[in-house]
Amino acid sequence: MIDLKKTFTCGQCFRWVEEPDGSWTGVVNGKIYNLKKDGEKIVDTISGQVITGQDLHGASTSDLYDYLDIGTDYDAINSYLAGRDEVIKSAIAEGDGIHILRQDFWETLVSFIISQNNNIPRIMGCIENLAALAGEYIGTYDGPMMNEEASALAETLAHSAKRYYSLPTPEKLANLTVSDLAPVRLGYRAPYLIAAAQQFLENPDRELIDFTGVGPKVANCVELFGKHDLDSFPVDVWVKRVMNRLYGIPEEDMKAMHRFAEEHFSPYGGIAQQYLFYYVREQG
DNA sequence: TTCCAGGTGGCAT
DNA sequence: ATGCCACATGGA
Repeated sequence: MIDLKKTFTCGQCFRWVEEPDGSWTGVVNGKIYNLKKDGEKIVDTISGQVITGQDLHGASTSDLYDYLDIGTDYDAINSYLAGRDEVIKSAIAEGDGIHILRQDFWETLVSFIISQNNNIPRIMGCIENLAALAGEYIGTYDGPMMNEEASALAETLAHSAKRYYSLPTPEKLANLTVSDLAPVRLGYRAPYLIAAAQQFLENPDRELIDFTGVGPKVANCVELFGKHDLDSFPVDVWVKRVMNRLYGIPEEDMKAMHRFAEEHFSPYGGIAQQYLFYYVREQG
């Protein structure tokens, strides 16, 4: 069963926000969703649509069935990985319920260019700023229904509906300047993003590593999160740390990290990586 | 104040 | 092919 909190906070996506009632609000494919666990089901409280709850292997039944990757048998993958060694087995015990989302390629590329040498709260801020500045307006959402006491309080606080935007298209971004983007607070990444948008328009299928602002790590993230290549193994500072601590691999030896992942976790290196990332960030 | 964050581009070897 | 280093920004 997918765990929304783990899935949305494990560093693969940056636009889902937890509401006071524990539900999650986000934007996917130009629509606003508020997802909540209801017994054994995941429900979108805005449309009332049941997202999951039917047979895991059944036909696609909802808007977010593919996005949430409900059709992949994570229990089987977890059993396979847990059998590889005791370390990944305990990481899986912590991270059970994480799914690798099927995110839009372009939005994933933008998000992970922004992510470089940056921290997750600020990445989220930059992406929201970018959407508000240059994205398309989708609509407003007041937040989930509250009980009477809470909603009375909210009214006295003059609580207003939040506006939601999609991320800008490559066409839009390619025609902006660095000074246009100044309010987004991207720092030195702003020109990277504009160049990448222009390159995407020229040839969307170019090698990821050839986009400006994309090196090996960002390329691996985009392959994993934006192309659902489950064997891609991104190594950032956190994964370096955890691979060193748990498997004794020297932190500077990237080749050894990738070799280890290939030998131990293939063909699910990317999923193993998410468990390790979640594990080290939870435990510290 | 310095250090750090889901690193990469540019330049010198 | 590899090794340095500068690069904006904001929170700890």
